Amino acid sequence: MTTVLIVDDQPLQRYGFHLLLDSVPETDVVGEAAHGAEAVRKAAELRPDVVLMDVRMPGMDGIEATRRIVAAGGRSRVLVLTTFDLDEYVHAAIRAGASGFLLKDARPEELLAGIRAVASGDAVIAPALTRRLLDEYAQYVPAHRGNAADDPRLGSLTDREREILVAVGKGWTNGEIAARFVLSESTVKTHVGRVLAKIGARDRIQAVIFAYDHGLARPNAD
Amino acid sequence: MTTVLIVDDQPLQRYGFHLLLDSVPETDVVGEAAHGAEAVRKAAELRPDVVLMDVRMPGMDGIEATRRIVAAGGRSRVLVLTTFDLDEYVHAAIRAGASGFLLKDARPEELLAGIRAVASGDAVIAPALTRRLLDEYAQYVPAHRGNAADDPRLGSLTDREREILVAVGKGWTNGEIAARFVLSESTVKTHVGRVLAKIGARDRIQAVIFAYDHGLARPNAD
DNA sequence: GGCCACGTAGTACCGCGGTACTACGCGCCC
DNA sequence: GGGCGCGTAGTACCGCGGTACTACGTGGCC
Repeated sequence: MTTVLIVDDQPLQRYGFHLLLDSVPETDVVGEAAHGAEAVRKAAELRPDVVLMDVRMPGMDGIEATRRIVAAGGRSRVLVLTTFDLDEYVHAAIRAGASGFLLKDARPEELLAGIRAVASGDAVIAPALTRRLLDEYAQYVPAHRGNAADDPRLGSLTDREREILVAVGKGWTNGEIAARFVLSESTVKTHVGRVLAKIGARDRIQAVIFAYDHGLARPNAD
Repeated sequence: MTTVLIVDDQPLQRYGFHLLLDSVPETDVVGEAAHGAEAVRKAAELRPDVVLMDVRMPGMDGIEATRRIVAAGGRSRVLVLTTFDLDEYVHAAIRAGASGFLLKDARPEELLAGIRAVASGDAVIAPALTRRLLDEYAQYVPAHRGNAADDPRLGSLTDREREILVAVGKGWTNGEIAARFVLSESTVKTHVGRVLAKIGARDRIQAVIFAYDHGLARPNAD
């Protein structure tokens, strides 16, 4: 039996979902919420297996509510529903930790299959959105990422050297690194020099590129 | 009516799929292939809506076959099937341009739904794989990517300056850029200087970071 | 015609970055 | 005890990178 919390600001919409979920034996609607804050509170209180979350709501929206429910660390999984397949929603929801993203015009069996999948720890994405997601994914995720992460050159670095490499990847000068790590600039130079030699980089610029390619530097991390 | 090409090295497996697809009116199996090369040839010849592709095959594997079929530019969409949910397969398939990825132990209706979705231009991922895909996606895709791509600083660059920035992002020295673009080093310096001023970077290192954050530089592009 | 944006090119100067080499203290292991 | 890896630090040197400024040809727009 899968317990479900329905979150939507429109009573009629909640009613529809409630009816649908009651029509099958495997799901049990344990509560409803009309906005984000109530959703967070009820999720903590009722500890449902799945939270059926609308994105657009007055006050705290579904994304923020998702973030908080996921951050709370309970076992509740969030399945986000929306009318529009706006990319921002999808991205934001994924980053917020949602386990799924479906369109409200999904067929009932799709919704039920989604709830089933989410409840069992899997994730679902509406086919119409998956297309774009895959395209972006292919763009962003480096080829042979696994190999890159396991690059033997990475393992040859000492902990300190890896720290230095990350700092270099942030674009810091030797002087800045020295200041932040409370070191002399000479020491930083020594470390940087060793890092360059180990990873086979000509200069710190290629070290920055190496850091990005190997996941040591993350966009917007600074 | 959706035309399907079945690709699998095991005759029994092909037979099973064939039976399943024949049991519903909406799909029409137009051909079978036992290995990658045959799949590529038959895809070009039969121009099916959907290619049901097994990953593990002797000779040319499903990934390579997928790459070629997609590269051929026809309207055929490839739905990859596998027994094991190995990450490498999923990544490789996505990069190869597959429109979907399902496990062979999927229930028949899931497979049919997948074929339907793929045929209509959407994409599907087995729920069991989607979970991991989303986790990685959230990690790799920068927040507010849309905003970053629309950075006004990017628009202020001239075409030439953007080319230079990309070259800088590859880690090339001014001398190398001059050589590859057939320019004097002075000119390159002038361009780089203007780029730095426009994007607000202190030095070329921060320009490299800027390039990565804004999608101008791609991992493993060089 | 004149202005402006752009791409091209040069000179001069300075400083950060990178290399080479040396050095020392600490903790660990044979 | 002696070696060794690691982190720390220094000196000396050189060159690439970045800045400032000037300059000129071309194409487009008023």
